[in-house]
Amino acid sequence: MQISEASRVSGVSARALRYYEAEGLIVSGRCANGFRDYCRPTIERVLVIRELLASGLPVRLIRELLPHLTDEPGGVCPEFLVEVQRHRDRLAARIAVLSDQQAALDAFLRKARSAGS
DNA sequence: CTTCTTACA
DNA sequence: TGTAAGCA
Repeated sequence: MQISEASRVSGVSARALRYYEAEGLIVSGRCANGFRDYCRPTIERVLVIRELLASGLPVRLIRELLPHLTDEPGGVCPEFLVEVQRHRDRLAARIAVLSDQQAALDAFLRKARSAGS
């Protein structure tokens, strides 16, 4: 199928499809006229990429993760799970900082409001 | 008309 | 990521 159909079926813009390919996340075939040709497995791969992207994983990590996600029979090798885990931990650390800042702002607002009124 | 690439915002 | 230009 060509890019327009692949876009409809996957719900991903043609722009994004070309972008994923440029980033090495997917590979598409080429017709005689130079148009990209997408197959079912590629569409499914795109959906997986969307999930990974939505979870906040960087493209670089997804690129290294994908081949191990499709080829490995019994799951993903722990090597990559460790990287994903680290990314999750950094995320948790950022959330902790933001939570503290939120609490600090709440305290500031309470104080400022009570003092003003 | 559809896609392709490249480039700009 | 969207959009536009200039080709094929």
